[in-house]
Amino acid sequence: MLGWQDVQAEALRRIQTRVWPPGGLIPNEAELATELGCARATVNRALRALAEDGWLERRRRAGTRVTLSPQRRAQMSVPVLRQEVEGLGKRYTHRVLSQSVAGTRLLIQSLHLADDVPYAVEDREINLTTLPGAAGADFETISANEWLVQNAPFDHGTMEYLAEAAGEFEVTHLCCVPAAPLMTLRRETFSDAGLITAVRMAYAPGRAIRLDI
Amino acid sequence: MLGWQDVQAEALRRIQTRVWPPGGLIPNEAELATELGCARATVNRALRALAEDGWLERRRRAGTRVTLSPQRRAQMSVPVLRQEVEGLGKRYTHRVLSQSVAGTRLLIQSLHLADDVPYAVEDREINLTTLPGAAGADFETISANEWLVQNAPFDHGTMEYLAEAAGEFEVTHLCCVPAAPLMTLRRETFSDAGLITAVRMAYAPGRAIRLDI
DNA sequence: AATCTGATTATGTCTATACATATTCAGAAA
DNA sequence: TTTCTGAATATGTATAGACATAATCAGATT
Repeated sequence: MLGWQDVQAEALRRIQTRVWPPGGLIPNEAELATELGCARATVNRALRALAEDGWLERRRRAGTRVTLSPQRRAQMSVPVLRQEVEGLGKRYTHRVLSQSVAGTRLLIQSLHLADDVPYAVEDREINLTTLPGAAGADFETISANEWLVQNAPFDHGTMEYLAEAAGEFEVTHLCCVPAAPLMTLRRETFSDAGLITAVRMAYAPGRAIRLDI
Repeated sequence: MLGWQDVQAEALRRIQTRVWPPGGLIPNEAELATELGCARATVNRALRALAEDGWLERRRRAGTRVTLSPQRRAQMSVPVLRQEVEGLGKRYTHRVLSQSVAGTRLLIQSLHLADDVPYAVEDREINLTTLPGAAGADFETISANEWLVQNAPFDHGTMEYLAEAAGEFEVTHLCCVPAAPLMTLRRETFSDAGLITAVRMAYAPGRAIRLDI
């Protein structure tokens, strides 16, 4: 019997071989169901999946058309440093460099190491209004990064990677040469109650961002 | 009437408020359907969506459990330079710096500009075995980047961003100071027939990678 | 104890049917 | 001509029912 994955594969074939040309309207669900010999719901499932992957654009009454320039999407998981380091087969440790409270903001600077070699330094701010529990946490035992992943489910956020020259702070803690090109990350995460945390992280030289498409 | 998005919202609420604790087993679809007063298919749709977003892990017979550390995924679209530049409200142009054929490989170096200011330089190799049509294309008129997006639907690929110091090639074409920290991108894309193209791109200083979570 | 086997169970999927909803389009009214 | 209105239509979604499939578990066999 024909499953929705078969229908999806067939549709993708027609898109890639231009039987259904870019920008063109494809037959409607009912017609495809008849042609392929399955129920409309099965066709719907397949076309919906292709639309989620950016191959098709669907609108009620207007029908389904092939995306003109299929903007493929790349995915990466939000980095959790321990997992990243251990994924490289190295031992993860971390040190708190400084910690202070300024009003409702908890400020922490910390260093992450892989096999005792500096891997990244972070400069973090935690909003104690949205996350009062953070005041009592021991960030020597568990890194702020991990504590937040476990204790602060978030709604949405932004990440921004930049190539920046190493400043005094990075030279000191990452043991790199002045002005070395470093990958840095600025991240803000929010819950419905507002900002949870903002962080600027600088990685040791050579760290890459890898994505699969 | 209760729609699958309502069910999804309610389930997400239970996850985030720890009514369903991390790592815990949640009620099965049939029970939830009865409790919430909808069909099992509706619950299935909702839970499947949450699993795709990484909140739940589902296995036949074993049931559905809350992901222990929800690895949120960030998405970015594969960069098409023209759209990126025009999205900034600037005029996109490009120049071919050099073009040559070595065996079955077509080599192209080109410069991308935003309002006539250098935006990125690329060093590209196109596999003429998998993509013979590339030999006859005029890459002065349409950039290799765009030509490939339109003519070479691909299956999968890898992207890797690095922070690197500007070398002679980048200094010359991007008009930056020697050793300036630059964001660079290496990308390879494949179809089922094999490698289509490999490219190394260096962006002018200050270019960021932004992702939403 | 170790292994095999069949029953059980939760999710995965397909089907037919029904109705909802957004959008388009043609024809009527201004 | 322009604007409005209602019919038509393709997708979106809900439902009950059925069977498929993978994983688990208990009990029987070795």
